[in-house]
Amino acid sequence: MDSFADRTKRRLRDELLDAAQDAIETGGYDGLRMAEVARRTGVSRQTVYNEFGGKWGVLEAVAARETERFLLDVNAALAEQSDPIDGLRAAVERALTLAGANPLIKAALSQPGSDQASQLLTTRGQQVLELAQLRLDAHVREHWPEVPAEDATNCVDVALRVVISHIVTPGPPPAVVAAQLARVLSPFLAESRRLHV
Amino acid sequence: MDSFADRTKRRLRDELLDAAQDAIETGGYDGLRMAEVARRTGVSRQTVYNEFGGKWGVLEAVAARETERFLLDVNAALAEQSDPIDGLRAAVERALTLAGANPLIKAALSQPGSDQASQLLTTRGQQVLELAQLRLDAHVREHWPEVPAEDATNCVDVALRVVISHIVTPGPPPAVVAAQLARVLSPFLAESRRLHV
DNA sequence: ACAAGATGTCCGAGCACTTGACATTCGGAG
DNA sequence: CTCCGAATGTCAAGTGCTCGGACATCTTGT
Repeated sequence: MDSFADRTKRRLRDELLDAAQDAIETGGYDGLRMAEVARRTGVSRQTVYNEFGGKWGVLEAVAARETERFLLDVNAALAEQSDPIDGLRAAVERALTLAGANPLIKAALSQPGSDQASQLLTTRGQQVLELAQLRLDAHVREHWPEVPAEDATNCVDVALRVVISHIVTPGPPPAVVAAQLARVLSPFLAESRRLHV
Repeated sequence: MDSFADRTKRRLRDELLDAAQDAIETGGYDGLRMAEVARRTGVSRQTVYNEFGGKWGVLEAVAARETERFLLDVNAALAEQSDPIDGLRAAVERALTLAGANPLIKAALSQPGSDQASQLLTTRGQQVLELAQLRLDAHVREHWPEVPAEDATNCVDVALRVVISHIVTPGPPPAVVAAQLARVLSPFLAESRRLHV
């Protein structure tokens, strides 16, 4: 099930991604060289192609891994709160803080070759949106089951889009945005809750 | 130079040794099963044979690695002291403490199949003796260059044999033995030093 | 227009692990 | 005592992955 070969394969992939991510954070998508990734990992260029198919595949994989980590972290912040409104605020603040400090996001947003990187960001954004949607939805329905599914979904959807907007176009500090968003959305949730006891 | 393949090879060897060492510490040399080592590492039995040649090779390798670690640790204790006598005491104490807490040594000394394990211990002991000899010698000559090489070597030799004896046949606490040894040997070194200014 | 550098593709050789089979040895049960 | 099971050790064929090199293509700067 988990042979040494399996672990080695995962490790190879991980180290390749480390090298690639480092390159991207330094020079953006254009600064990413397949040969460089191979050299840094101590592997032949062909191996990189075998693993990811091509340069685009590398970017995809790097983004996927980083997304995973990002969501894991945000979920942790969310799970610490029992009140959905507090959870919303905490998750939003954490997400914006992380995004602001993330070199990969920084590189993706500031690079000139954004015609491709930004495209990735949007597709990635879709996945993030879907995954986060599910997670947040579950959280709301767990603690406030009386809120209709549709209302919860809508509220979460709005919050997510605002957050993504703030990531793409940085504005006030994370805590401020989080508080604002919580203040704006809480009445909606509270009323929906009150109407469906 | 340090390709991914190289690292993987080292890791394989290391994980095999981990599994083998664990087995030995549990059931001694007889309790060590080649098939078990292979299974625990997630590798075929043949691979274990390819790596170590046979069961004896596994034991050899486990002992060699543990010896390496042992000496590294003792050397660290030695290096912390500038005065050779203090260094001697510190190294002796550390060695005895480590030996007393080492499951591998415990297994080697207490197992019934000592007809083979003890043989390993003695050959290993030779190597330890030689390596430690060099290291200690260098330490003495670095801080007390006026002591003749022969005197330093003799002193170190005596200390090492006493230490090994105390490992094989546990006696007083490490600190006591270390202090005793230091007290016994320090006059010899001091006089030798005084005579060769 | 040309040269340089990078991506992407193909293929043959080589290496290490796997799999399965078999001989051999040892210790315990009948 | 003999037989059987378990473990060590050995061998050969099969397999997967990587390597190294060659080549076509595309972009970029000169």
